[in-house]
Amino acid sequence: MPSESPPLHNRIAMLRVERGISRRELAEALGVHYQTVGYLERGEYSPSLVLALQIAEFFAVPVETVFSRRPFPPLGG
Amino acid sequence: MPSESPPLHNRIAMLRVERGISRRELAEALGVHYQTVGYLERGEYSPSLVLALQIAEFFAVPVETVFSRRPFPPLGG
DNA sequence: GATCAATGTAGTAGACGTACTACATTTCGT
DNA sequence: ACGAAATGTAGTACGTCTACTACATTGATC
Repeated sequence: MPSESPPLHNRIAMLRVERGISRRELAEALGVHYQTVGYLERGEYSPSLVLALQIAEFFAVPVETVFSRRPFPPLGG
Repeated sequence: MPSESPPLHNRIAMLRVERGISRRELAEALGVHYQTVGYLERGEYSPSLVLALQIAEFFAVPVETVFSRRPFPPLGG
């Protein structure tokens, strides 16, 4: 199992569901394996910077909107 | 030698020199080996996302200001 | 309740990122 | 010209990222 180094938080699942697409569809759009998206969403490991840039670009948001070293505040603040 | 996958461009050297600090100093501030900074500046490989976030945070700029999959336009445009 | 899509789990394998050591080269102050 | 600091090059080692295959689980639909 992929271990836990510095924990990284992300909003991939949120953004993806917001767009109404499946993991497989996102994976295809990104050109990665669909399991890779699963691993990322579950936070089992951090993506490479290149993949992170692709993801942010796909969702048309800054990298910091998708990934953060600090936990994201809940939407219902 | 680290190979060349999808080429990634960065402005680490620029930002660092702008701050007037050495690679060793930057490396210490980031908590990485000073050779790692050298590799990154020369574009020999891309940093992990976590390191990229640290670097952007250190320079107080968005990740996209430091790293890009497209070449940065020359300052003297 | 059988089926299908979406997601989770498990395991192998290869490429990449980082640490680290050592030495060469360049640059700069004096 | 000398020494010191900064940078570049070379090589090893190890952990993480990603691909991929296969199977289990869940949820919806018929």
